Amino acid sequence: MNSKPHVENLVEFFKVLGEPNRLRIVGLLAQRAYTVEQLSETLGVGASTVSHHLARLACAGLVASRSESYYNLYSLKTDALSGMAKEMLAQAQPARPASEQDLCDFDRKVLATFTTADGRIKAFPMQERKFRVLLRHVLPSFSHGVRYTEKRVNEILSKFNDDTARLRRWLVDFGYMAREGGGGKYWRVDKE
Amino acid sequence: MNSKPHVENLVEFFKVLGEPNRLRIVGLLAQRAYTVEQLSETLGVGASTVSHHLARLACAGLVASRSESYYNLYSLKTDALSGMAKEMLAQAQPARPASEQDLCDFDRKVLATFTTADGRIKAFPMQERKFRVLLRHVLPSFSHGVRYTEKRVNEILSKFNDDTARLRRWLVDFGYMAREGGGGKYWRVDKE
DNA sequence: GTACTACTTCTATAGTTATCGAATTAATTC
DNA sequence: GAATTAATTCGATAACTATAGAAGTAGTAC
Repeated sequence: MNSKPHVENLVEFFKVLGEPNRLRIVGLLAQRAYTVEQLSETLGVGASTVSHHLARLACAGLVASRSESYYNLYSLKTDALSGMAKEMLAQAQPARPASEQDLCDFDRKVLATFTTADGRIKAFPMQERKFRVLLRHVLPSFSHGVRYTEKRVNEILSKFNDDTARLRRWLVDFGYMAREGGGGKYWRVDKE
Repeated sequence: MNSKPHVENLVEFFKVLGEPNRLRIVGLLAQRAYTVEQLSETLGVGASTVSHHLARLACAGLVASRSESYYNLYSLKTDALSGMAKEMLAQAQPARPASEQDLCDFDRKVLATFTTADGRIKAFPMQERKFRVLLRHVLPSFSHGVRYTEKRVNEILSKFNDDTARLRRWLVDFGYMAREGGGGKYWRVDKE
């Protein structure tokens, strides 16, 4: 269930496809099976080079070969390709869904009630527990270790609600952000 | 509508992601925005190196940056990622659909009538025009420039119909494959 | 068996690139 | 204005890799 072990495989996957001739090979094999010689001629590179590329593609699980007369016919393993693509898609929209998955039912329900589909805050609940859900909802828009001007804070908060002044004030009052006395700079408080 | 212009972009896309630190950067940015220094510290590489990686990622349209106080905050362009993944998925199952798209309505109808869902031939139509549709249906299973033994031809044809002998004969009679007089070798006839 | 064919593995090389450290630029603070 | 800070660009180096050609392997034809 962890994403770590996949990383190396992913790197290899991208590296293998990040080479013009290999990508062209994949494109050709997507249509039909080819022999090494046919690929060599089509691409205009030596047979040994093609052989190397095919070895790397095979190592990444993207192609398979079968013996045919005395040719080796290479073909594409389309399921491996689409599997990788699906994995990419799964990790590609983490902005909202990723954090939304971590939410408990309570938080989800609060957000559903008090925010619109695009994430704007419709109203502020009275109960503190619900209120904090909304504050944590806007918090990810600020990065740890960055000092923001008040103007910039308001710009960011304006995406969520027009009453940026109150929102900003609450973030500080509830301990999610801190404020420098003199310069009026804000930063996110780390809660590890 | 051509797929050629995309190829270079695709290569660049894969090449950019086919590097461990860049992929890790993408993974980090998928969660929240980072400054160069934060990435540098997290990854354990120099700031200049991170800057280079970010430049390449930005060049490929995968990340965006905005100025924040005097930090540059980098964030992931998730739509670019998912867009690429979708494009991959679209091209990942070309085995049947790709050739099926090129079919005219007539061919599609013939295949729907005379083949099963998995591509096997249920029956042979009488009309030559329909008959040829079926022969062209099995033809892509043979590669240009490869000489097949009769045994191997039958093996391949058996995927489509049990009467491999007639099917093989017809392929030759209708000019889709040729046969060597002595050795009994078959090969696909090129019709460019 | 010998001759032939397609392919793979080995070796060397040229081109690419990830990395660091130094110098430079841009923006902020005082 | 000068000083400070973050980021970028520049220059050099080391590691990697795509490629071709030679040598070696395996299977086929006669």
